[in-house]
Amino acid sequence: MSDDAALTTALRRGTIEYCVLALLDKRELYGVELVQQLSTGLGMTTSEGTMYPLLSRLRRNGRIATTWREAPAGPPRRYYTLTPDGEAALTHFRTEWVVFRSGVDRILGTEL
Amino acid sequence: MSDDAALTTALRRGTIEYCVLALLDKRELYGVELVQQLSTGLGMTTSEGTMYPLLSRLRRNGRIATTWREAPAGPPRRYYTLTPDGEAALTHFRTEWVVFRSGVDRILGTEL
DNA sequence: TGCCTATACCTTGCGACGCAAGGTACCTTG
DNA sequence: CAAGGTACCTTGCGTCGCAAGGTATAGGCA
Repeated sequence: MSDDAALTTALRRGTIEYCVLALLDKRELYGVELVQQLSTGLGMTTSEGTMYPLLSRLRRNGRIATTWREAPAGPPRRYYTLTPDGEAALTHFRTEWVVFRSGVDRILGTEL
Repeated sequence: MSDDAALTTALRRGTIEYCVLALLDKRELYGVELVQQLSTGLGMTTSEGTMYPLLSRLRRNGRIATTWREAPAGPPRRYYTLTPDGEAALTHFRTEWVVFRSGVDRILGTEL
């Protein structure tokens, strides 16, 4: 694994989860679609080996709900949506993130 | 452990390391001092159980150097300074961080 | 001298989680 | 009905922040 990949992997810890919630806040998505959107959403490239365990955790914690739907072609897809708990968690995280981001910016001198 | 603490713990992953380098870029510091500065530096509260293994890693990777100095009172202190490799790593991380931060901001809708 | 406290450094064991790799099931196409 | 594509899921590993506990040095004070 390249150093760059390892570096951003460490950064992703703790944020991927909420990026998923934020994407689901716009519209329902299924697993593979989430991986794709995060990859092209910039800087959050990830894999199915990360996504599916993550989605299981979020479901177990009651932050997302899921329904199977037929696909136009290929196997059925499991679509995810935010629960009220998920919305609350996302809202809370946004403020935590802003505080954290500001702290890091101040220490690194990357503010503005 | 409270949920808030767990949340920010996850966020710290991958950034504490470079916050330490950034502090050492200003002036040499010893272990306990680093823990204190990060705590009052906001949002990066951590403990010695995190700091000392981290400092060992950084030393092993050649990013920091160390010298023992007598203290005005109490046991001797191990002061740390940045190596050229450490400076390079810090510079590189600053740009990685800005990219990552922007990506998260865009996804969460917390930009500006 | 002997004890107590403060300071500073370090180690051990645990838990969480992102990831690579591998596996299963469904559907379409030739 | 075989082959390939899509989508879901699991296993095992490595990393790292942390709580808790341990060791050593120095100064204060009886």
